[in-house]
Amino acid sequence: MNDANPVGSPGGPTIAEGVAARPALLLAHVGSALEAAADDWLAPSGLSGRDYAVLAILTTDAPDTQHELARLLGKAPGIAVIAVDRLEAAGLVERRRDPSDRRRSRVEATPAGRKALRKADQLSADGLDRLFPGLDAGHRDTLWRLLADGITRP
Amino acid sequence: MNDANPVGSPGGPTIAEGVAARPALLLAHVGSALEAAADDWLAPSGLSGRDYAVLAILTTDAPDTQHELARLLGKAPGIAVIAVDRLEAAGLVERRRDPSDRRRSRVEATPAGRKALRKADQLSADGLDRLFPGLDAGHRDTLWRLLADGITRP
DNA sequence: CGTAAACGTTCAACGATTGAACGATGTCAT
DNA sequence: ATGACATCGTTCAATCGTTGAACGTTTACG
Repeated sequence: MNDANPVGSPGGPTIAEGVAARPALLLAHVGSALEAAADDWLAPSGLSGRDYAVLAILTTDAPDTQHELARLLGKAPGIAVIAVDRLEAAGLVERRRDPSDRRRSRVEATPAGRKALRKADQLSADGLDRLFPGLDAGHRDTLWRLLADGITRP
Repeated sequence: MNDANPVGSPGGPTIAEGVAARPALLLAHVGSALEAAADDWLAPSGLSGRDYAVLAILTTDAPDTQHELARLLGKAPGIAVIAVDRLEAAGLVERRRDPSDRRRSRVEATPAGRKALRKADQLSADGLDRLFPGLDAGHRDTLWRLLADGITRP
């Protein structure tokens, strides 16, 4: 199936040289390889990659509306509905209508949701360590810092 | 709820703190943001992001079969068929059946294909500079190098 | 008041991707 | 030789995620 497996590559190089040598293609390749592996990594937490992103945004950015949640997610508002439905059914999240503006429903993580998020943080960190076997911890931290600093506008 | 993101595009995409602080989510977010922007960047070259990746792999890795091309692409073999069909119709690529094994058809970039690839390299580099305004050229190079070294197996 | 906007939600339509087929070709043990 | 099996390119139906346009409700405002 997929060759993004951390151990013993049987065939040949799992990444094309022509891709690795081109930053844009490399970044896109790594990004989608990660998305493909994410659900496997997070399986022990019971969360999907989407669930993980939503819980992370809810607890850290505390968006006022689902539209805002969707915008931070980079997706259409309908996506937020589906995602929150799932998380709510799993008891990881609560919808609370805003009394001062009853159009809005604020979404908040439950204690179970925050616990699942912490587990997912650990699982994704482990997965990332496996995905980047060519770097030690220090270099990996540098990589994340450069990435974060790079996209946030100066 | 705070706007940690000054004006770059009013109403434009903002990155969530909860995403930026988590390497796995950050990497996935940047990767898909890049894929979303890629077609716009490459428009002047007439190439899609998929076209770009295929041409890059063909000229650099020279895969023997379309199955190998698909594997390097990280996709199913049927994807390679569609991609090569498009590029062949545009005159950027040629299918040549292997005389020693007539099941295989080797795919090679034409001069026009190589020219389009060079243009796409320039366009994507420009786009990347715009996507990472928070880093100078030296730090960006470090970022690409860490990324490439990290995924390639030790 | 009456119009317009914002919110959550639903839904049909679309594009991308996959796995299973198929015919053609090649390989290998018998 | 012959038969069984693998590999190649290709097609196709089915699936999945995503979107844009609607809708009812609620709020803002002239």
